[in-house]
Amino acid sequence: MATIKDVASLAGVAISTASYALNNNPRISNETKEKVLAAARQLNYQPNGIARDLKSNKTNTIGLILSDLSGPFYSELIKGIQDVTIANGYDLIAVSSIGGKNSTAVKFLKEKRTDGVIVLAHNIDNKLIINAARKDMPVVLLDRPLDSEYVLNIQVDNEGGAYKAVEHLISLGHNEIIYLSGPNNSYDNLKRFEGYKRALKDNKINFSGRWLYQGNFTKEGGYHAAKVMLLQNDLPDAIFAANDEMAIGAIEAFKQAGVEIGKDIAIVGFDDIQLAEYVNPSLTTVKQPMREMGAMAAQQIFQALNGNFFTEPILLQTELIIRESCGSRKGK
Amino acid sequence: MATIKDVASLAGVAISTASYALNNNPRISNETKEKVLAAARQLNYQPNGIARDLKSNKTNTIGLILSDLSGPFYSELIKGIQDVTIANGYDLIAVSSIGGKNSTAVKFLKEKRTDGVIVLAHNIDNKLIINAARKDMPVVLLDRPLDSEYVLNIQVDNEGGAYKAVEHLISLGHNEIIYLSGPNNSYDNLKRFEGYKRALKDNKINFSGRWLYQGNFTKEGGYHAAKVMLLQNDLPDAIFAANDEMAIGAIEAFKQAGVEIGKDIAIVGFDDIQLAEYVNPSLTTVKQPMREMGAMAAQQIFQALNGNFFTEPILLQTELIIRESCGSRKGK
DNA sequence: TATTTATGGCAACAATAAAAGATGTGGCGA
DNA sequence: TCGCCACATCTTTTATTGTTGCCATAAATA
Repeated sequence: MATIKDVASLAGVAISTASYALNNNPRISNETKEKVLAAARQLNYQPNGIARDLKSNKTNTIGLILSDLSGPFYSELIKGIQDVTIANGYDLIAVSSIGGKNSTAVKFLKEKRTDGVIVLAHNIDNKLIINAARKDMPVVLLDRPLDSEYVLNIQVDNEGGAYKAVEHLISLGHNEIIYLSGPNNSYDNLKRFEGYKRALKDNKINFSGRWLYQGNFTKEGGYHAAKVMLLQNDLPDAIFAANDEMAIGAIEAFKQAGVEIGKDIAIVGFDDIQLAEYVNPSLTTVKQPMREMGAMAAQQIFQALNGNFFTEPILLQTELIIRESCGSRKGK
Repeated sequence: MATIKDVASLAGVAISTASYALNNNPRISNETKEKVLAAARQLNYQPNGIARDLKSNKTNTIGLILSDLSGPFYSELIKGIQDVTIANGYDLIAVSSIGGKNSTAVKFLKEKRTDGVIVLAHNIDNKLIINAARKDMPVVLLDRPLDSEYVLNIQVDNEGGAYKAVEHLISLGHNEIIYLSGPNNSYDNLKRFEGYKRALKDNKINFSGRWLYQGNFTKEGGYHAAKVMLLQNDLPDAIFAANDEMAIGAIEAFKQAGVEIGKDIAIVGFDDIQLAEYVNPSLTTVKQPMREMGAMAAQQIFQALNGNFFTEPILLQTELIIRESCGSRKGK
């Protein structure tokens, strides 16, 4: 691999001259510039980005840390981020936090390998983030609140979204509403649960401990929870699943058992994943503004890099998408 | 940010000693080692990965280049790659080739920012890949064949998969089989088209130019193609769509028009995306072994990094997944 | 005295950039 | 008209980024 040294010596100039020429610095005469560029072409010279990053202490790269990388759920979020990073002439690289302490994500946070980071990965802990965030390395957190310098918070109004969903179920006349829960250590799940309880309370429905089922945010979890409900031979009116995947798992279990969804039981999910529209019956759910979230996150990073830290947490609103799984539009 | 220099001076040792101590080199006495580590802890020292990469000329990172990053389709592929990279103690970072010449992907290929690259992005051109591939930078190509040094080829048997799909349609008694095509510059599409034609030929069916519809690999494309078929008032027996998204788009159009899929018309897709199972009727399709492909790709990289370049292209077999959209299991 | 053990000095990695040096040109006074 | 200085233009020297690892060196042991 040819380096700038090779270029310089082929062109018969000093290394710095070559550097200036390659960076089109006006102090270099056109003649010399041409000579250097010709040498670079001839050697197929490619600047070593790592060396440049080291010297300039800047990578022109934003990192996106996801707990999974392979999750289909992030599609829109990534689009939003990409729109903004590209517009700012920055690169975006996505890394996974799988592997805990040894994950690529942790490495990227600890060593300053990007100029900013967007985190949506519950298995990255607060301490690490607080440590990593610096003036020249803002961190945007999308999955939990964290009040610390150089850390920016953007969140979806999970509580309000859940409230809307449950209110919708109540307005359809349902009284006994199961909460199909995600993992307890998930902040999103917690907030959705709070919204659920507030909606019950505001409608004078007493929450019963029997209404809480664990589904772990997975399709399998939802499936098994529904199986348990079926075994108890006492089906509830309605289910509010803390995410769509669990809702879809539950739908599957009910369908197998001959329970008619939308009639015998109403189900609402959360997230509005792509599948929600296609599952049968289609799933009523709470849509998160993922693309806006992504764009916002990237925007916040660039503002921060320009010295403007917007410290108040940003709360994005959700939207209730009514489909067939609550029966309200069954005959559509 | 504390550097190794700070650590060394706080510990009262030379920089090289600090470096050795931090890397747990046995030649340093435990006493000194402890002193250095204590200093590092106190300063919250984090090694600068960029400097290390520069010095060692190694990044311990594999890059995955995708044309979209946000495509849900890659989920399994990424899992496969990740399994292997993690097992080898390497990091995986995903970058997008959106933006053409200025994309992050191109930057990563040109400047040696990873120790190896896996490419699944049709908008990265051969020349660039040939240029980037080196002994210490193997490139695995997943979306086209390319015979060049240090370039490894892994492909799915698109031709054979298409053959199976069309043969299936023919075995169900269909004679007039539309090819719903992807973009012409897609190698995958080309191969699928070849498989389609071979199946027709082997079954003594003459291909007619009228059977070719353009769908561009998108749902919208499939939808519109189906609309056109409907307008012509002369529905074919069956459709072989070169990918699932187009098939799903077509299904939508037919459903809207009251055409019963599986009875009035049979449809087969390609890819077996997650939706295929959930769409109604569920879609018969050709499954690609994406996870195996990912694992294989990563494995090839590591073998290459160890000096073993396996030059023959690898061809992975597909599997026909029979669901409801051809009617064969309508009453399931 | 020879050998081992522990540590320090320094160059190297590839690039950038400030400062210093080299060269050429023009103006102006003697 | 010649000689000198000032200044502009272009190029090189040198320092710097944070880390690693070879080689040297000093002290301790055999």
